[in-house]
Amino acid sequence: MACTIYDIAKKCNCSTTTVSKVFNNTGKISSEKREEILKAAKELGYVRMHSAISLASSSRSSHLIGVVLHINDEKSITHELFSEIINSIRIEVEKDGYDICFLRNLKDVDHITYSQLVNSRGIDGLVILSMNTKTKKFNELMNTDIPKVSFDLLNSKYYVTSDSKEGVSKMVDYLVKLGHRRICYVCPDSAGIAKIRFDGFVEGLRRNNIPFDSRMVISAPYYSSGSSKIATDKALASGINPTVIMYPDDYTAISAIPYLRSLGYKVPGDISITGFDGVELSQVMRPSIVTVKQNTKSIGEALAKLLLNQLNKVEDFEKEITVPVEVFEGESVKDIN
Amino acid sequence: MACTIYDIAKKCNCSTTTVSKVFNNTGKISSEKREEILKAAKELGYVRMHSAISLASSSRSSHLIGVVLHINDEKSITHELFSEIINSIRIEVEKDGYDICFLRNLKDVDHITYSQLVNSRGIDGLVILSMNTKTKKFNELMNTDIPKVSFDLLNSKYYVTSDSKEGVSKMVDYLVKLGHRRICYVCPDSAGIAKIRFDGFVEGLRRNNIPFDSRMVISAPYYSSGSSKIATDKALASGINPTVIMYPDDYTAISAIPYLRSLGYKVPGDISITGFDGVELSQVMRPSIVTVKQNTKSIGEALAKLLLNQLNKVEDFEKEITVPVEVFEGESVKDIN
DNA sequence: CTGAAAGCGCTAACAG
DNA sequence: CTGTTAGCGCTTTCAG
Repeated sequence: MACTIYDIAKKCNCSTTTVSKVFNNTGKISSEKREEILKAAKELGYVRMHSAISLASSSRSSHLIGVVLHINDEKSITHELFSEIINSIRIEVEKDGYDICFLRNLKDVDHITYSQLVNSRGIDGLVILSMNTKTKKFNELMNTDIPKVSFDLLNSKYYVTSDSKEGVSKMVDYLVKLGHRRICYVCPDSAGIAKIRFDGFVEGLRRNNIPFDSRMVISAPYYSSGSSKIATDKALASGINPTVIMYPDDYTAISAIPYLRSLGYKVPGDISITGFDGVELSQVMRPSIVTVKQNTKSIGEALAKLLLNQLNKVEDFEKEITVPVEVFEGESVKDIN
Repeated sequence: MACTIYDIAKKCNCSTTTVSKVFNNTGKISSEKREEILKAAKELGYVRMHSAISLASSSRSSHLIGVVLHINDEKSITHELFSEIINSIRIEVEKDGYDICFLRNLKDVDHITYSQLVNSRGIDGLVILSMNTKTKKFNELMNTDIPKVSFDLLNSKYYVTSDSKEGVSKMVDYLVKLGHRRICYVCPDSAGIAKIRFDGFVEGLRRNNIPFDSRMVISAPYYSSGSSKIATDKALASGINPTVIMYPDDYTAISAIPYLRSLGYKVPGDISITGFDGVELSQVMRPSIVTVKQNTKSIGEALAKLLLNQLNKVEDFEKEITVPVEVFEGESVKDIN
């Protein structure tokens, strides 16, 4: 049977309190006793039982971190952007003894809240990668004092984001350099990170002296089944006869290719396209996709840092981290000069 | 503050025992009392606390499932084959109220075993997707009575695997149909699933009347940094002057392309290649890779089923499930007839 | 059909 | 510096 602090206490002729203090680095313990206990623990193969710890102590932790990734169920963790970020987080937090679990989506369960879910698992902190921000449940969660950090939620207290505005405007620079001026920009939302990126688009137009025309902007969602078709149809019907369509993410751009082909367009021969994220797929396929590459490793490290700092009660650390991006110059944009 | 069974008991004028029994479906409770308790629970927003449950009861569960994915740290969950399988598992087990967490790799920690780790988290069951089978720790884990199911570990009690033998021999059929006879087969291991696949290779040669030549078989690892180079170098130096190299997985095949190009070979102009797994990447890129496609959705569902059956103490269910595969006929093999 | 009491492994005052 | 005691939320005999 598994060894408990009681076994250690008995072996070392001391109380469980003393043993507990050693493992928690609390109180004052003589260094001899400490060594003795540590040695005994090793010999007996002692492993702390997280469930007991989190039961006994509200403050002390279970060393479990919850990941919130509520994009569509089929894509979920198979989305390269997120799997890379999660892996980076995992590598970082494991160094501090934390493990990762996924927080289920409560969208079809109405009698329980996210904070209850977190509580029931004894989760110490949350990394919110993607979540529907328009629900009561989301607001309820954000208002709890569970340590948390988000990706791209610009009005949460601790967040990590990519320098998307700069990325998009640089992308516009690139497109203009290749002769494009009739640009369709697919915008999935009027707020949050989508708004920031949109600002980057406008900024890009401005600094290249291209007058803004509202028909340039297409409203269509991020990647989901059928999102490419929606965006593409709207772009083609926009009335500006675009030479390039800027999709909101790589997957949407990638699946736009067969759709455009089915309509008789060559890509990038007849129409150019761009993506966003820089997933491996977009760079290896043909044509490779011109995209804004997010640095998933850095993002994961930053997310882990912001969360761990809260959990370790570090004081005075930065609360928002913006990670640089770069434009990947692929083959999906034609030089029409 | 969170509601506990004590609050419910008070509200319903009964003991915590009764409440507990209702939630566990144990003992005999009058249906009126049961309804009353369930109603109160809903009103109070009661959520069971998994950590307390698993502390109080060794048999009763924390509804946490551990996933073991110990391939190299950078690839890990970003490997499409595994991210798809894990997502499929997640979708299935969440239906039964289970959540998923990752079991860290203990390769650099020698004072604790996997079963201790499982115990410390109160994990109910394990899905072993990838693990180093040559360690003491692995054997120790397999000998515990923790409910578990593996992917591709053919000598574990409960496992799910793809019909790889059939897949490889069908692939040989396909290659031969396109005129190939000097085939290099990259074999990463002499046991386990790699051996099964190898048997498929031999079977494929046999039924196409191609004499087996030991120089056809190259020993090189599954995907990792530099694995493509190792396999490719050996294949080119094999002495059989291959027209096609069969790599053990898609990622190795994909990264072989730039390497072969750097050596002056066109793919598939000068040399053809094949992969294994059928990750999305391999099918979307150019040239798309001829590969054996594993059905990740079915695999995940089968894994979940075998584990859940154990956890729910279902009796008399199948212990091994073999999932059909298909050959994806991509562009990476040239018709040399 | 229901409840009292003990205990899972651990922590946290509070004494000493 | 160390130990006593109570208790976290829940389950489980064992009585009734």
